[in-house]
Amino acid sequence: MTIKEVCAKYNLTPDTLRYYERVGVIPEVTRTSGGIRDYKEEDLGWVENAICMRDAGVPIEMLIEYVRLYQQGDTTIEARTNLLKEVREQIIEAKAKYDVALQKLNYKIERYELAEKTGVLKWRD
Amino acid sequence: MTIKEVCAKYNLTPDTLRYYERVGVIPEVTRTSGGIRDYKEEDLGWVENAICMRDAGVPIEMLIEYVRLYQQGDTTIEARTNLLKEVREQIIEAKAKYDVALQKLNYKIERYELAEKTGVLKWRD
DNA sequence: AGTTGACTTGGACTTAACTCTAAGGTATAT
DNA sequence: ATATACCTTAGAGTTAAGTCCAAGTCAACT
Repeated sequence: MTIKEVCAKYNLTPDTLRYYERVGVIPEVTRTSGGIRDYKEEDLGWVENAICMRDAGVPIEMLIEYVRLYQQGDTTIEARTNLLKEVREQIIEAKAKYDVALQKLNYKIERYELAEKTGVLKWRD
Repeated sequence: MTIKEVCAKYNLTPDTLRYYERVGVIPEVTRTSGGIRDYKEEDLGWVENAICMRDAGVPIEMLIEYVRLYQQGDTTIEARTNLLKEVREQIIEAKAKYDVALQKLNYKIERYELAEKTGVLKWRD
């Protein structure tokens, strides 16, 4: 699979994909004899994973660290588990904050819609 | 309330608070005769709101737009409602992505913990 | 064999959201 | 009245995460 096809599949740009590889968010991608990237199933797995984690706000640095540990082999399994747990905690905390914001928004929207109907406003912000 | 006290209360820096005011994430703060910021209840409300929304990943630009509309008065109530709904949609979508990431993480962590116990690995990444 | 379009790299540039610095004003304690 | 701590502004600098550019290479078609 060429870089362009991968980009079409996951809706990102070639620059982003090369960037991810360059900085180590994903391991080095399979190449043709001519040096052109040819994404295999495994490469796609890494790409998918990177996208999924980035979409959840996981910083690149953590993804790089995970790949680094992964490439060091079986001795890093505990370290990888810990890293994954740390990432999980971060996401859970972020989600909790999203919920607080949603509460506030729902309350405010309700108020505004009431005001739109009745033409009466009686609160600030 | 001085800027320092507000910072202590909400755990942010004076620079951030001044920045928020300067770019319009919050309206202009009450001042003493000497020109020093003296945060009143209402100012604090705006600060809290900004923090809450930023924590939910809402871009500064949307907060600025909301303040701008707010300051234009009652004629912008519909526009404000729409903006708030748009913000809500964004947060809901982001949250959904966080859930996907959490699924993946839980699965992986489970696998890793099993491997740590049994000493056997039989999957990639 | 040449053109066309996609690919390569290294490095510079951009954007969002702060964060820091310099030069100076304010307020409280001695 | 002077030292100290904290405040002010304008503007420059930083960081994370891409994004763009130039100069050149590769692959497929005519």
